[in-house]
Amino acid sequence: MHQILREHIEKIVPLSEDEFAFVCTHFTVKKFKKHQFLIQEGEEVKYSYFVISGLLKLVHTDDTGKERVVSFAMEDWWESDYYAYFTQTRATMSLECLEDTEVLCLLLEDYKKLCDDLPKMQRFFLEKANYGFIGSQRRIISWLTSNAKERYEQLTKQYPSLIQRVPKSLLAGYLGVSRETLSRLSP
Amino acid sequence: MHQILREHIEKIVPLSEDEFAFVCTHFTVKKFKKHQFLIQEGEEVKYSYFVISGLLKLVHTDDTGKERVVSFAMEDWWESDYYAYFTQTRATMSLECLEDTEVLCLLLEDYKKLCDDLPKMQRFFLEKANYGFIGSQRRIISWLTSNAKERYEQLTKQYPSLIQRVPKSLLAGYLGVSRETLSRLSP
DNA sequence: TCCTTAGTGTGACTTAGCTCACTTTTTAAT
DNA sequence: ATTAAAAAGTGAGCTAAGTCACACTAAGGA
Repeated sequence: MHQILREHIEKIVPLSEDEFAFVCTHFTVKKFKKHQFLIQEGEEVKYSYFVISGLLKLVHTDDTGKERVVSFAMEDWWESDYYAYFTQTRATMSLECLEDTEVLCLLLEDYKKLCDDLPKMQRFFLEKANYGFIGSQRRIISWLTSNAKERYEQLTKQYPSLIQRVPKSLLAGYLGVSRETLSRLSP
Repeated sequence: MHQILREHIEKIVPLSEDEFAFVCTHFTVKKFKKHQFLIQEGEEVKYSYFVISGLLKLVHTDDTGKERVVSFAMEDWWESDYYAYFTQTRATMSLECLEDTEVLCLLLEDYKKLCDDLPKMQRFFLEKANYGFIGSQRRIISWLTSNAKERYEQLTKQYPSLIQRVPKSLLAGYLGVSRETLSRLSP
């Protein structure tokens, strides 16, 4: 049951059968179809999501209605509007399926319980958060030091599978470049 | 002793006298003069730093020798090259004083001990890491959705004191804009 | 199978921001 | 007070990337 989650956690902390069973009690499974929303801008953010299968995009829409992709999430990734989640405020981003997707859902309350009752899991989340921070910082550095083409090449290198699964227009939105510019980069 | 640190931690978790005394045993104090380096690119990163007074810049230098400011750190902020720190690899960034600066230094070993021996502190670091991640993500969104002028205005609003203390050329480096462009934004 | 829609490519033009070169102002150091 | 160094401003021209418009292709639903 939820073997992916177990492997994912055990990359950081080993778990006994009982411990993993206990961890599982905090999650619920949900399935969504392509184009469905897990989080809608302006609504409350109940869950943090762990992707079992499928693909999600986390999107910020500006006043002019332009969509910018803050992040993607595929198998084995966590995703949510974390500001809204942790502060229990309304979402400023939306989370939408690019493919049919199955996720494990974790209520903030259960996240806290898990941290309190199983120190190993707190350590797991701490490590995840640290690497999440480092990852974002790398993306900032990539943006500070590289032009559109270089950033696209870095992305291709870092997540080759993503390039196959996501339309280029969305990759452009993720890189902060227009669709047309990305289309002209290739040679 | 280190009253700032205590207040800083207690914004998140309350500590008894004994607990705080225990926490303190994990830190060492160091003082640096303006222009001194706490971390040099290519060297090992021993510490994570908590700034008691002064001002630091975390800088990434690209192949052409151009400096880009990844982050600033003033009183009450934590700073390090966290990738190098956590993975115990060589620094890819440098950390330099913009003013005379006093810091508390935390070895990775002591960070781990602190997390293991005092769950409250693990919770503290978890919360810090989560908000660090959220902060970086907001900077990414700001870059995805705003032009140079808007980003500068957001920065001014968010950290008014920083604008007073840091030369504009460095703010430009932080915003990913040339010195000259920043200079022309004001009206 | 046809038809609609999403995704992609490309030309023409515009613009934000870069670079280079020089000047002025501010700050720090002797 | 004098000088040097750092920081800031500004003009001129250049370029990466944006915008708008239209054409083409692939793919999913009735």
